[in-house]
Amino acid sequence: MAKNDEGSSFSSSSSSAPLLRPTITLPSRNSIESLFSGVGPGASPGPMTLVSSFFADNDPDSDCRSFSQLLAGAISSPAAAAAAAAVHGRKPSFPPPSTAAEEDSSDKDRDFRFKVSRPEQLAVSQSAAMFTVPAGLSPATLMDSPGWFSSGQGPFGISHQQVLAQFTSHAAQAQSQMHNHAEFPPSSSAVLAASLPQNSSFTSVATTLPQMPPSMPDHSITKESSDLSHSDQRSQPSSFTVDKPADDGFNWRKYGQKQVKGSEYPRSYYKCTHPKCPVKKKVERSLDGQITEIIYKGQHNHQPPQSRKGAKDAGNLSRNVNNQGDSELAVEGQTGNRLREGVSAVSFSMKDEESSQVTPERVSGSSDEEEVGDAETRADERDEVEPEAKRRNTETRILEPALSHRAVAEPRIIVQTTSEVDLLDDGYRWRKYGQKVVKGNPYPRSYYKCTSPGCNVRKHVERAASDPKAVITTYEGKHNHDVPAARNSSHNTGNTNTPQLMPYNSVRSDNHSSARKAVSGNNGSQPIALLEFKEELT
DNA sequence: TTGTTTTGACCCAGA
DNA sequence: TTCTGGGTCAAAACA
Repeated sequence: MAKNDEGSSFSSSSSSAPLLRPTITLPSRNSIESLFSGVGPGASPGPMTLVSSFFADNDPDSDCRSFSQLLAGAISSPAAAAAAAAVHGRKPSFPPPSTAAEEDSSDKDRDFRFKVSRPEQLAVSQSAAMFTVPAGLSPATLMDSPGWFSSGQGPFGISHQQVLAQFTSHAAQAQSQMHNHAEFPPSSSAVLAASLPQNSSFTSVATTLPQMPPSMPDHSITKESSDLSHSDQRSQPSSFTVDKPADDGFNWRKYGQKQVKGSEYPRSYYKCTHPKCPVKKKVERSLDGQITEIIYKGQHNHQPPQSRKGAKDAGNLSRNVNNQGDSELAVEGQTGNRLREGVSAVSFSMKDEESSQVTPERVSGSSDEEEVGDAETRADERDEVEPEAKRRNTETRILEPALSHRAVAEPRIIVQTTSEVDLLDDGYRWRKYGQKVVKGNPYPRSYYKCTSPGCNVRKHVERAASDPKAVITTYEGKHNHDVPAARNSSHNTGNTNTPQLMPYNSVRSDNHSSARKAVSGNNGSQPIALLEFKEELT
C-alpha cells in the first residue's frame, strides 16, 4: 500500500537518550577570532537574530549563568554542545569541562564550547565567539517556529524567547542525533536532512514542518533527523533520495507534478489529505534529485494524525523544550509557520495568496512609526485574537540547496562576545520608534528603525526577563546603504558589531537580509542567524 | 474498496 | 496573438 506515509519510512524508531545538560562555554577569543577573518566591516547579518548577551564582569560563571538563564536552562544542554559540534563538524565533548579554565586551550578550536570567559578588554571586532550553526542547526532551525512571521509576537513575528527556545530545541535535536548515530546503523535510516553539519551535498530529503495547527505539539523531525548521521547522509547515493518529502506529521497526497525547466526532476505538488485542509506544498528537486525546496502554502486547520510517529516524536521534543521553561514555545506552537531544519537555506514567504489577511508588513513589522506605537496592541491582537484564517494564507519556503549546485554558504549562528559595545551600535543609526512590554518580562522590548532615508531595516531589542543583561536583537530587512561613515570608521577601529559578523562565504553585504527577500530570491546569500553575546560594562 | 500515485490535459497569467 | 511556464484537475493505474 503506497500510502502517503512519508515520514514513517524515514524514521526508524530511535531511543530518546535523556538529554544531558552540558555547560556551554564560549570559545576563547583567540579561537574564534580567526573565524571572523574575512568578515569585513559593513557585513551585517542577514535575516537573523542577534542574541546579545551582556555578561557580568567578574564572574565567568555568572556569565554562563546569565545565558543559561536566558535560555531558560535549555541551551545549556548537551544538545547545544552537540549542535556546536555539528557546527564545526566535530565531535562534541560530553560532558563539558566543569569550568572554562579546565578546558585545554588546544581544544578550544576543536571542541565547541561556549566559554564565557570574558576577555580582559574586548575590542569588539576581536571578541567574537562565533557559534556557527550550519544547516543542521540553521536559522531554519531557529525559525522553526510557527510564529516566526505570523504568530503575532510583535513586528518581527516571533519572540526572542522563541528564537532561543528554538535554538535550544534544535540543539537538543542535534544532541539527539549524536546519540542515535551511535545507536543505529546507517542502514537503518532513511534519508533526511539531519540537523547536523551538512556537507555540500544533500542526499536527503528535507525534514520539514509546515504550518502547524493551533495547539499542536512541535512535531519535529527530531527523530527523523536523529536516524541518520551526517556521514550516513554523505554515504547515501543519490538514488537513495526518497521520492517524498520527509514526514512533517501530516498526510499528503500528491496531486500533480510538473516538469520544471532546467531540472531533470519534476516539481511535485502535494495536498494535505485532511478534509478541508487547504495546505499544499510543492517540492522541487535539484538536478541530482535532491530536494532543494519545499514550499508550504496555507496553514493546517487540524492536528496531525496522532498515529504518525514523526508527530509524536516531535511532540516529545516540544514538550522537552517546554519543560525547560520556555512557556512561549507553547504559544509558538499555536501559530504561524513551521520550518524545518535539514536545510541549508531557509526562506520564508508570506504570500498574500487569496487575501490580504496577512501582509508582509504586518508580519514583519510595522511599516511606519505610526504603526509602531500600536505594536503592542497589534501584537496582542495577533497573539490572542487573530483568527487562524488570518494566518492561513502563508507560504513557507524551505530551501534545501544542493550545495554541489549552489555555491552558497551554510546558514549559521554566531555567538559573539563583545564588550564596551553599545547594544545598538552596530554601525548603523537607529531611531527608536516604539517599545512594548512583554508579559512576564519587566523589560520592554524596543523597536528601532534605521534612520537612513529609504532604508527600511528595523531591529528590535529585548532583554531577557531572567537576566537584563541578556539582550536579543533581531534584525529585519536589508540596509540599502553603507554604514554611516562616522560609525563606520568607528567600527573599523574596533567597535564593530553585527555588521561585521557576516559569515557568508561570499556575501559581504552591508544589508541585513530580509526574510521576505530571502524568499523571493536567495541569490546565494542565505539567511543566517546570529547569536551574539555581548558584554556590558556595568 | 479505499486511498494514493501517475500522467496528460486544461486553465491562467505573463512575456 | 502566440508562446511558455505554473498550477491544477481528473481519469486511470496501482497498492
